[in-house]
Formats: sequence, C-alpha cells, structure tokens
Amino acid sequence: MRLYDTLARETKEITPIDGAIYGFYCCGPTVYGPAHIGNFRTFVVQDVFRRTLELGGTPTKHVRNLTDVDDKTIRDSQAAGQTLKEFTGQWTKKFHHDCHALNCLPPDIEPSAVEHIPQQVMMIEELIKKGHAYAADDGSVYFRISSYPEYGQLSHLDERELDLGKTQSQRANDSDEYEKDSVADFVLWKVRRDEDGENYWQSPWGEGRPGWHLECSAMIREYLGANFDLHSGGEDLVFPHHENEIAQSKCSCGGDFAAHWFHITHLLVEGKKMSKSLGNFFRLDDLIEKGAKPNEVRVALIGAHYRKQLNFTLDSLHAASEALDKLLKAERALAKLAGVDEAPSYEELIGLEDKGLFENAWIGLNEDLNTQRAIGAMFGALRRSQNESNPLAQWKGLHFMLQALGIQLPEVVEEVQEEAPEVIKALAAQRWDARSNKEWAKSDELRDQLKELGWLVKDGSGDYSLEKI
RNA sequence: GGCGGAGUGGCCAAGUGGUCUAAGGCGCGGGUUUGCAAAAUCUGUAUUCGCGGGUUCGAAUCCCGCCUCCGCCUCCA
Repeated sequence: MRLYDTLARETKEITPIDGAIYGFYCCGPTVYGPAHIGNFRTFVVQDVFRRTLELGGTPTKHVRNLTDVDDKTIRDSQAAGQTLKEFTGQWTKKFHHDCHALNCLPPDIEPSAVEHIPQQVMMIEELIKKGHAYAADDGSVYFRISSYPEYGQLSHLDERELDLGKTQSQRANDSDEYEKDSVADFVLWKVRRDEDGENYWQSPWGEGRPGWHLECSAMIREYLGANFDLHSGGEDLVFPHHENEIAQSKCSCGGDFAAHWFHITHLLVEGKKMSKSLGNFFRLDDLIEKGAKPNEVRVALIGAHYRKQLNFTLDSLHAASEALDKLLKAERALAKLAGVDEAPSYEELIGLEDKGLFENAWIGLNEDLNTQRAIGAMFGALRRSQNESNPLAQWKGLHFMLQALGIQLPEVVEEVQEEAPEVIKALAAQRWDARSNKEWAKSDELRDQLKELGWLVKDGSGDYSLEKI
C-alpha cells in the first residue's frame, strides 16, 4: 500500500524490510486517566492501518507501549493516595476496556516503561560512553544535541526558528529546571526529587527515573531491533518526542531506526481544539452517556482522512450512527440474497482475492489510508450489488471491508432486544384491537402513550412489533 | 515571530489538470407503502469548489496576490 511518510514528506509505497512481516511501533497512552476521543482517533486509525496491512496478506508485529511513569502519573497517583502501580494499573485496565469496546485489535506486545528500566539505563550508559550524553552535577543525565548534527531531520528543525529565548525564561521559574549544557538538550535520566516520593530507581548516577523519550527507544530496541518498518503516533509527537527517539536510538545502537513515519493529525471538536474549558472535551464514556455506541464513535473517528483535522461534532456522530445503520442493514439484505448467515472471521478474510464491487473501497484504503473514500465506495458498491449475479462474492467483499475498517456486526454489538414488560404488551395489544376496529383516535392516543413510556410501535401487515427507544 | 495544514452544497466530507454541470454520508423535499405515522424503499437536492488575477484548448485541481480558520514550536494522541 501507499502511505505518507513524515520524514520523506511524500507518499511512498511500503514493503516490509525483511520481506515478510511489518514491525509496527505505536506510541501508546500515558495511563493517568481515561483516554479521550482525540487519543482514540490515533489508536483507531492505527488499527485500521494494521488491519489493512494484515488483510492485504502481510502480517504485522504490532508493539504499543504504556507510559506508566512520568510527571503526571507520579503527581496524580500521589494525589489519589495510591501507589504508582495501583494508579496506572487501574487506568491501563480502563484503556484496554475502551480499546476493546472500539474494536481495536490488541497489540502483539504492550511493554511498559516501568518494566524496562534496566534497558533504559543501559542505553544511557552507551550514550555517555560514546559522548552523546553527560551527567550533570545534580545527578540528571542529558542528551547532548550538539553531538548529533543530524538532529532535527524529522521536524525539519533547520527550517524553523524555535523560540528558545522564551522557553528559557519560562524555564527559569520552573521547578522542573535541571542543569544543562544547552537549553535544547533533553533529559535521559531525572534525578530523584522530594515530590517523586517512592517512585525512584537506582542507577549509576544515583536515584532517579528515566526521561520520557527514552522508554520508546529502549522498548523498540528490545522488541523490534535497530531497524524496523513503521513508527506511528499523534502529530504532536513529531517534535520533540520522535526527534529525540531518533537521536537516542541512532546514537546508541546505530541502525536506521524507523523506515517510515506515520503521524495522525489531531481532531477538532465543534471546530476547536478539544479542551475542558471549552466544554468540548469528550471521553468515550461521555459519548456513551449521550447514547452513542462505540461502533458509531469508531465510524465517526474514521470519517475523514487521517492527515486532515477531522471535525468531530455531535452531528457527525449522529451521521455516523445513521450511516452505520444503513451499512449493517444492507449487510443483512445481502446475506439473505446470498443465502448465507454466519459472517466470515477476520482470519478467514486475510488475502481475499475477489472483493467484487468492493475492490474500489479497498483501493481507497491502500491509497494513503483514505477511509472516507473507502466508505463512500462501499455505499456505491452496495447500491449496485443488488443487481449482481454473484451475491456471495459481494457479501464477502463487504465483510472484507467491514473487517478492514473494524466495524462490528450487530449480533456482536447489540444487546439482546429487550422483552417488553406485561403492562406495555397489554397496552400494545389494546391499541392493535382499536386499530383493527378502525378506532384511529384511540389507537393513536395509545401509540403516543407507549412512546412516552419508551416503547415504539411499528405496524406491519397483520402484525406489529415493539421496540425500546 | 517561525514551521505546517485547511477553506468544496444547510452540516460532515471525497476529489489535486479533461471521464467533475464535483463521490459518499447526514439533513431536507417528493413518490411508493400506511387509516395517519414509524420503518422500509425509490427519488430530488453545488453549472460550482474562500476572494481577485494569471497560465492552459481545458483548473476545485498549477502560478501570483489577498482574506479567513486551525494546529505545532520541549514531556499534549
């Protein structure tokens, strides 16, 4: 498939380095609270990407880390009166729960920063030995940017004027200040401070904890090696996080690091950056509370190309919900036409050759992961599929695309249709009698009454059904 | 201030030189169906792509200028 590469600044055809399997690293969440839908745009897009690679026939080794030690996790765990492990454990669990609800495939490996302290310490030692890092008097260790002339290639630092003066004055009043040779140098190891409490580890430079950027480099090295295929994250990570990763990794273990960089643009909510003060800050649970299903949220999150600022609104969520409904109903109709019922599994669809009319949708996904184009093509294919001679092939093609997008089927998603209570049933029966006797006024009144009680009556020919609203 | 992205119908959003009098979804209008609704289904819905110039046989797509919006600029996906 073709994918835009942040480093090369162009769309490139991707192929696995070893010719067999894609090494795919994603910067995971900092587990200090429930993730918001902005986080999930990134994770859902990464999931669609992974599914596209795998369904296309090439397996992936998907590694996504958990940041379970940093300023925020330490600060908030102490505020909550919990140990760091208890605190991050609880939010890790919540993250997994939300990912599952959104139908994201779990990564093959999900390493945590706390569990890889020795690897990080070892990396720092190497960097010091090679002259790329230095220990400050207070016991913190910094990466020396001047030792790596290529620094800044990903974010094109040479083309930018960083307002370092401003940053420096801000930092002067910041308790976070450490002693550095140059303001641009970034921290690899942070010396223990009082507010860290019991959250510190031993190192050759004394007690402290690793810097944030280092964990990814260390875990990538451990699980994917010095050369791997794809590195992904939110657009905000380009600088400095990924820039620093490149510096640390290339200077310590050599190699080319990531062959391809894949960044997901942040979403907007109601046209603005999501923030608590604007009241447009949504977590998955906030949307579920508003009646949305995770499946619908997922569709809304892939409703625009990943390199555009998707404008998420409650309207767009409603649109996604209606569109999803239409897709799934069409799936049932096509299944009936094809005389099949049990949907093929993800594994069964891997490498499917004949996608029927859905070939176009698949092409869309393979052109820089154009999800919106793919969805549009699916509707087009559905319309024409009615007249096709081979409904089974169309049905399979549809399922192939549903799996690629990670759209769940209703039997998985929808709770069992709730049985109406006797009172409701009695009222409905009463209404049916009135209707049969052409007592329209009475019939309509009862229908309104049922609606107020939360039940929708649908008349068929000679029968009716009840549906909970 | 620097870097990057974007402005397409009421809303969301594809399309980046001819098949575009611009995909698809939502919404809205109409038909079929219905006692009326709901549901279902069919159907209509931008001669026009922020504004002004230019290049070209031909531009939403390329160039120039302007306006507006958004993001990033040291630990936020």
